[in-house]
Amino acid sequence: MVVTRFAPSPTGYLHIGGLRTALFSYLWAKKNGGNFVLRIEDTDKARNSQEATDAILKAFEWLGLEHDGDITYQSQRDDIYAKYIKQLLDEGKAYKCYMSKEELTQLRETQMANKERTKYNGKYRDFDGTPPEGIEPVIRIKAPLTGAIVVEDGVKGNVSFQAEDILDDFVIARADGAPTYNFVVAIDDHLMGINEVIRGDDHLSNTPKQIVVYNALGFPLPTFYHVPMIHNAAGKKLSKRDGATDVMAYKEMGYTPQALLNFLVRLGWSHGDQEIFSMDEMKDLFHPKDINKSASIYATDKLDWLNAHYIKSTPNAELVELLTAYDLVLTSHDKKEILLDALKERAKTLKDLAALAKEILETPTSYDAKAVKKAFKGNAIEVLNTFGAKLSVCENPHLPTDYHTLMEEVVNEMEIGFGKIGQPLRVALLGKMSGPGLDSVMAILGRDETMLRITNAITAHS
RNA sequence: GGCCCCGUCGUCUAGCGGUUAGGAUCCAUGGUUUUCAUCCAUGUCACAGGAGUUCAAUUCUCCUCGGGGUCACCA
Repeated sequence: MVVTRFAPSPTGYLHIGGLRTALFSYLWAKKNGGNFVLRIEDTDKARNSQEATDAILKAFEWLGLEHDGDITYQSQRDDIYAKYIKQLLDEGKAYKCYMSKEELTQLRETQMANKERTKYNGKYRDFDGTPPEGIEPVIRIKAPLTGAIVVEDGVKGNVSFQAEDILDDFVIARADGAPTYNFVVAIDDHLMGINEVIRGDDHLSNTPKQIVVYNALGFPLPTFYHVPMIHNAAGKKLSKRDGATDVMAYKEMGYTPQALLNFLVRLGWSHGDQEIFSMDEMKDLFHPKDINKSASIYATDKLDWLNAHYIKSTPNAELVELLTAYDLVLTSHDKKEILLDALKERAKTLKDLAALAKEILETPTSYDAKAVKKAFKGNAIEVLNTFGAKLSVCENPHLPTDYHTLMEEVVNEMEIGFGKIGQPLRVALLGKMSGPGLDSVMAILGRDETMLRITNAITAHS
């Protein structure tokens, strides 16, 4: 059984990069009929907050990424970590280090001055004398001093590190007893049954340390997949300073979960030439072997295109639901089908769609000057009058075709082109030169509102 | 700086020794549309550089250059 995880530290909102690794983990678990579990890494009490945890959970809920089982909170597992620390101490695989912070700093400065790599010198590794007074020791793990540590990575291949290059006896428990990250990650992943670890490749260089812990504790290694970073336009790691990286901001901007997920799954992963993936297709087709090795730049052109695509293919009933989040309530509007059919092809976002609908539904209070100049020349007023007269005596116009017939009659009787009626009518109804088909607009508005707008325009421009 | 990773159109990517280097997006043009948008068609644009290996390299190897990540009693 494949078990994957997402393990955020609750220091802020869920961001785009985190979401993508979470999505990959989720898909890989689901493809294999396995579990996707959540662990909140809230050991840094100074920086963590409940609000951040809630925000992350809320984002997952919006996107429909459900985790399996209970959420694990590292802050509640101190006794577990303590047990393993004691075990390593007892087995002689870890030891107490009494080096003071000052001495450690001194050591580093000397090493830097000599252009050496900064690392702990192993002073207390085999210490059996009397410990110095007044110093709370940290616990360090005995790391191998030489030899290669190979990370067998499902994305990057075998990555080999030399112990002497990167390892020292790193701290697994601080002076106050609190365990450190690389230690607890290994324990939690093992205890939670996680056997496939998908995470950002900024963790690749941490992995040898975690392997040291796995080995010391006798835990089997999971399979690692280190996915490349997402960079900003400047080519740097995407950070909170890069603007819209809060996942929930995409909801506010009017993106659909489907579009965002589809966009993200194609960032660093592909399946041939396919661009559009339903959630079912993602679950079916995703495989970490198809994750590419190089970082990608976060550019949202394609997200807009995908969002427009999904809006176009979303059933109107569903759109009505979604649009309530953008202050547009169409539930009782009898022409909502016509309205949404006319508008969903022209909106990049749900927010756009709501705005577009409001524009049509609200009687124009001003007219675009350029449009007026272009449309209201020649006999435009006369054309509008003629159309208005026909409309006022028309029996119960209802569908776009009813209005279209009326327009055709005017065009034929006055022997004019369609543009001669279309342009002034458009400006009268919408206040500008662009918009959906006029027959649809009039059907949406109904006869009374249409008449009102025509009359208003004639008054304003004759 | 040490260690590690990466390098195909502006962007996301396909390619897994032999291709006119493909798709998508963006941009441009044309068509459709009374308008705008959609949609359709067409077009512009890429293998970082240099050595090898090979009959043949975008593809394999090495070097250079470039970019990124990481080096805590943060996670």
